[in-house]
Amino acid sequence: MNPSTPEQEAQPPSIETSCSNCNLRELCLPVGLSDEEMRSVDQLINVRRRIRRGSYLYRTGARFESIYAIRSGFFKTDIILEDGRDQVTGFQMPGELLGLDGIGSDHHSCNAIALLDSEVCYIPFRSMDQLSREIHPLRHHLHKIMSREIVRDHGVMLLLGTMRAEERLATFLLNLSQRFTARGFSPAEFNLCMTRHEIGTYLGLKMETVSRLFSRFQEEKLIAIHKKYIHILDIHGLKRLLNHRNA
Amino acid sequence: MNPSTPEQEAQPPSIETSCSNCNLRELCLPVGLSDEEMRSVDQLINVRRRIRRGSYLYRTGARFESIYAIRSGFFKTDIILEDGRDQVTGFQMPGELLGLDGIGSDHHSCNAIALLDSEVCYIPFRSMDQLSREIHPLRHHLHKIMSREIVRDHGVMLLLGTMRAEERLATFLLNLSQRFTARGFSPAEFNLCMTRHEIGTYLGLKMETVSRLFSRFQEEKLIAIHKKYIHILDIHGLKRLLNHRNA
DNA sequence: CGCGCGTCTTGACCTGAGTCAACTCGCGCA
DNA sequence: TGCGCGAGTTGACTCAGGTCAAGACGCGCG
Repeated sequence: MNPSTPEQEAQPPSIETSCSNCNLRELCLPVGLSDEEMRSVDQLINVRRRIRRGSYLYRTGARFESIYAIRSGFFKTDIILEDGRDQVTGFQMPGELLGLDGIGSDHHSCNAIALLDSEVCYIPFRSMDQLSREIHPLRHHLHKIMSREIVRDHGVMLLLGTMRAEERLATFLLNLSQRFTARGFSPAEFNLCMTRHEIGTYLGLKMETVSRLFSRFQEEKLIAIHKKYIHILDIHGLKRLLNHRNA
Repeated sequence: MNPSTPEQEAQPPSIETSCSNCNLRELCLPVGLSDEEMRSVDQLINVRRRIRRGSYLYRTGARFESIYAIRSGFFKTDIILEDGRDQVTGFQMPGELLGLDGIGSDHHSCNAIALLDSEVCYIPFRSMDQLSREIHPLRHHLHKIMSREIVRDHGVMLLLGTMRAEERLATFLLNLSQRFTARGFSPAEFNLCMTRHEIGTYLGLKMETVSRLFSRFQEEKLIAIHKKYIHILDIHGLKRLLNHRNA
């Protein structure tokens, strides 16, 4: 998990790719494309790489050239201040895109780090932009994805700005559950592939607080947790922790 | 400032518009367009409206049709939870765009409220999307604006997730100062057109904390503040409040 | 000209989450 | 087989910022 030495950066084995028969195509970039359009996109995306757990997909300051579609695995993005404080800005799952932060300044503004051994498809942004002139659904979908990222970020601001610790953690678990469900996994049982520290850094809490809350949720029979494996026992109980506070 | 009755919604007087001779053209959407391209954009944007202080430009849930360029005035965007808690997600100045949050779901996901009497240019999104097929710089600029919004939001997450109250407020003042400067106003003296409560709701602090901090900054000769009028006396002092904590 | 209301300020007190520290657990490695 | 180390847990204590309350200030209105 320790973010590896620079040499370990995203490298070699480029794997054959094809959106057409990728089982994530309904979640990922090519949503809503015709077969023909899909084939054009296939041609665009000709690099897929493995990223080893703990290594960087890109770093703050790196030149922006591609966006990346996660094919398998799990990532986090973070920003780090000179004085060492850092903020995890998101956790990303298969079918989600990484790298949109780079468009604005031609350089990436955060780090993207694999939390598991992962595979990503490289989508060269210039080519994709060109192609999106022709293919309206592609262009539109890109806009949607960026807009949703903005909306998601606003949700995180709400979380960080107004919620108590237990609400933050409950929100986090419910969000993961919902995203796993969308990918055909169990809504109730999954592996947290991030550390307590990383969860805390995302939620604006310290690791100790996250740990205490997991223990408390467990006592209250809301969850069962063993190391990184979590079982949500009472999803409604978790939801009840949200709105009902603070009224 | 009390967000007005619904009837007061954005309405009537549509004013003649033209990007070509708008003094914000270097900040706003048409950055980097040729004269001819600018003329095409002019045709696109044929509605400009006054929005009275306290009234809504759009509300959460409203159908998304346009994005909006602020011609004059000042706005805030916020999200409100059922239980009444709210988070201000941003303050927007002339030359900035509003409404990008609506693209993802075809409905707006936040409220946009004028903090001063304002004027906004309506940019119908469909037409703009069409036009952006032809005009590469326009398309590219839209992407940049959305990407920068994402990066900005990450910055706010960092603020909310890791900074102490005094750092948050200092960051906020420095950010305003920098944006006023970019618009040709004084970097050191300006009017805060939002209430202490709104500042707090943006920074994840209570009004009382904001008020106390203003008083303290004043005692420490970092700023002079009278009601909403603020004079930054020691910009380096404010900057020193940032990195140097927490090391 | 004075009333009322919303915004702001300030003080006293409280508390949720942070800090610090000790300890456990489990994994990788020699 | 046992050592070392990072991740996680838990307890005792602290404190930044929230809460509550009183009062000041200033503006619009009758």
